[in-house]
Amino acid sequence: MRGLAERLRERGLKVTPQRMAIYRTLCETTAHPTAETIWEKVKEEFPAISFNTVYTTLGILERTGLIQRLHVGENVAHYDADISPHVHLCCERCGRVRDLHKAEVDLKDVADSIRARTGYAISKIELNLYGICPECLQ
Amino acid sequence: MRGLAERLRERGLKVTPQRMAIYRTLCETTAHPTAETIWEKVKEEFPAISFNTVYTTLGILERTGLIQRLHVGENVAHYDADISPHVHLCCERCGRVRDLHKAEVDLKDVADSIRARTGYAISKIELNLYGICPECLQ
DNA sequence: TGATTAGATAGTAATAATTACTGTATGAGA
DNA sequence: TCTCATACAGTAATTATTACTATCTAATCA
Repeated sequence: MRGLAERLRERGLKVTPQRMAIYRTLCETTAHPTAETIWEKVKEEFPAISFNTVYTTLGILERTGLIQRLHVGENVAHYDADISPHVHLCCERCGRVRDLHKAEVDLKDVADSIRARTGYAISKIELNLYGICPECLQ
Repeated sequence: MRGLAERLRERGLKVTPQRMAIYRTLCETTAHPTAETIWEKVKEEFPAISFNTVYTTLGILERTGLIQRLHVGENVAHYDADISPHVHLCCERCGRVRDLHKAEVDLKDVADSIRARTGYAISKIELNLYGICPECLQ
């Protein structure tokens, strides 16, 4: 969990306490939170921080490639500090989003073969599955 | 392109001219339009139709499983009358969404194996790739 | 075929998510 | 320390989606 500030600086981003808190919060969770959830968490440390700052900062982090914005679920955006291509499993009942890193499908291979077949310059791949998780099934 | 009305009736939906026009419009394109685009098209036939009718009708068709709502792109919803699981290729420059049916990956197999490994009851699978299409690359 | 009724349409309003704008404050480099 | 580009907080504007209501119409049955 070290070197977060360096990563910001590498992309030409200023290192501010608020920005660090937002980035660190996302790095420390695997829950794929929304901007609102991150805001709640960061407010514990910075009670005066505005939702807008959290929202725009997440947008900046995404555009510089430090985090990933997920289109899972219905309308709200979810965020993920893990930028490696991996599978997302979304439970339609409890809403939780689970990662699947060691899936049979290697998404890198998938992207490569599709690139070769179609001529697209592929920059991002999203594999989202929706269903009911084992816990909710009981 | 026949039997559209029957499909509506099977799901307990009333067959109205507007609804038919919306569904038919989506069936006749492979462009994955937004609600707004579909509205523009249907207005040629029904100038008085409201955007709201188009929007809510698309929601009904999706909830009854006749069409598919895609989370590709940024914020707006896209729709697809092809409800088989298939890959979507989104060009980040021209915005077009292309289908990939004969991809190496059989999404049904992917869903089945993930189901077996995780215990999820998977109901929907989305594989979206983003990049630049060959046309835009030139 | 005509009356009945649940559901569809058109129109508008409300909610929610995202983006834009502005004055002040602050990190980074000279 | 000084300067400047950028971040922050607050608010406003835009856009997407959902909710509501009064009419209207497709489907069912007498």
